Amino acid sequence: MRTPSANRYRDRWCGDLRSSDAGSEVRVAGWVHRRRDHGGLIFLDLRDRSGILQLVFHPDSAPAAHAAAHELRSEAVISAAGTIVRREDANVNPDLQTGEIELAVRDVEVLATSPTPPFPLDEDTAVDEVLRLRHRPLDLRRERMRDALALRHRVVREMREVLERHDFLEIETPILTAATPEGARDFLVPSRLQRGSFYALPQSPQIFKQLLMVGGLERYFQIARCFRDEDQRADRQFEFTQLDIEMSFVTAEDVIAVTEEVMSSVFALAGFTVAATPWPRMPYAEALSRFGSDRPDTRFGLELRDVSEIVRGSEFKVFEGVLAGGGVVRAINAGARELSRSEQDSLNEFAQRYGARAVAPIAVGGGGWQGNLAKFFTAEQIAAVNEELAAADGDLLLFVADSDRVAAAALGALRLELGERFGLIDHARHDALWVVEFPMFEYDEAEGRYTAMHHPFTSPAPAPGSDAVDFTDPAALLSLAYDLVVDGTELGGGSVRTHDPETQLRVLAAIGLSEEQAQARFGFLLDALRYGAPPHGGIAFGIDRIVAILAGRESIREVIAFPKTASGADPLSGAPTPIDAQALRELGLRAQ
RNA sequence: GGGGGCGUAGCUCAGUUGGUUAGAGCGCCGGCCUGUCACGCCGGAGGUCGCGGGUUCGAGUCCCGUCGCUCCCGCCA
Repeated sequence: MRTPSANRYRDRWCGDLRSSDAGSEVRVAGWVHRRRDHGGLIFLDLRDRSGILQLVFHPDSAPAAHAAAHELRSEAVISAAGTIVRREDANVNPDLQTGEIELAVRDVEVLATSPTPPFPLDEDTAVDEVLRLRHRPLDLRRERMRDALALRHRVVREMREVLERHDFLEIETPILTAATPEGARDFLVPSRLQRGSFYALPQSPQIFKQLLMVGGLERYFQIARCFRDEDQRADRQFEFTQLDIEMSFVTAEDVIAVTEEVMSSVFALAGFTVAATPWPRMPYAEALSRFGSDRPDTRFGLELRDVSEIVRGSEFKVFEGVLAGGGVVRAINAGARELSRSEQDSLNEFAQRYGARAVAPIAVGGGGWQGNLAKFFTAEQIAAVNEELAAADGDLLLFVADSDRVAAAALGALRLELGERFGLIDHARHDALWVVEFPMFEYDEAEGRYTAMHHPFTSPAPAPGSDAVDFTDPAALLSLAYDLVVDGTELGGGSVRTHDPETQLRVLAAIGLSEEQAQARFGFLLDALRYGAPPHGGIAFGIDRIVAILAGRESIREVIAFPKTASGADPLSGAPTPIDAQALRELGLRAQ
């Protein structure tokens, strides 16, 4: 850290002092980290944001300061002045950056006292998270939170610097905006001046950044707060921050190239070793068939195989029933494993969470299959499955027969579970890849219509060998979308957008909106597109997730200064809180 | 909306088939201690076993309900 400008409280940072400062008079300030009172000498570890410095209080040379230090307790706030002295060789503490020196205190001023903190701040022990959040100001003093927030700052700064080199403008978009009918549930804000009407907090600045492109700003980015009123998870908060980017006169290749530069710089600053760019691309269909996921963790094997056609016609009624119903049979080779009865049961339970009926385990032995399922299959089928799965004697094969979607989801999740359980994941290795060629639409059974898989402003992919988009079979249409996946986590996603108003109307029609409805909901975008919209595209990265993965944290709450609990409460502020009747009346609202 | 896990001292946890006065480590308080750095030694305080109800001679332990936290499914364009 840069040396602070001297004032009555301090002229140096604790953690910056070194043996080269020996002999100099300094004043430092901070919190009492730990105190070691020998009755005579008192040692006190003083902590500020930069680190820790040992203070020594001598009863003979500074009796007043020594007496004051005797009364000091953890987390008291003090300012101390004295001389930096080099420690004798035997007293050097190699575990401390400042361990070669100490401050011989001449004068100490107690600026604030503290009761005993509700949890230890001087060591990295597990503490109940609600307690930490209720006392977040104290929790932030702990090294793990300070490190996380400092890393977050450096990540965001790096993003800004790289984008600066590519002529991006940082532009703010509204927080109070219009509700969007597609996508996640909106957070709503009642309008006082127009009773009965509401603003919505943005799920993303998507439409506004496209309007900036129509507005000729060419290259935009924003560190954008986004809001989605959906159930929270370890990697999802109501409000989250994304690096939002949009570029004009570009193809997907341009967006990918510039964001590979941004992200590889960010990884480098955190010492997070990823293969050199360009990063590999994997079509969505391949990700699903090989890994059972649209965000594949490619750091280990256990890949999925579709054995539907091999086992079709077997005597095994379960498989036959599923295949007759248009389903599939997928399998993974778990390698040379033996599962106990209870382990098998736990795999079943695990797969059932994803809607699968069961997992069928088959042990390979003597060139064939062991167990009571073997008799249902011909020798040719067994040999072909073994070949497809590269199965050797002793291997354990796990089968899931279900609909295409369920079989992929269940076996994909099972693959991750087994990868973790068997220790197959090399945690020192990091894989970045782009998932591309997403379907444009997916069918929503509940709503009985197609919905946009990415969002409705994503450009559908032209038919092969043509510039035109073929809308005849929405289910077969691909889009110009791309997701960046690192170690099985989706860090960001984007697309080339539709800049032609006619195509945009056809996309909106495909998801069930008449021209009138489209105009009513997205008219301001459609209107803008009519006045000369450049081809454009962009991407958004989840900054919370990026920092969490770089810091090795399991939850994004660990890299957010003031997060909410999974139930949406803020133990610190008490939010959400009831609102009194007067305030509701003013907004034209009634309490339930 | 659904499923799993957790809730015992300030913190992190243990607590046997239901059985006497609920324990440990750390922290805290007091005393001693002039080279410690997770200081040490001696002594001490500290409990609505999340909350409510039930079963039982007897409940931290069993049952029902409830609250909170957490992970996951659904959901998250």
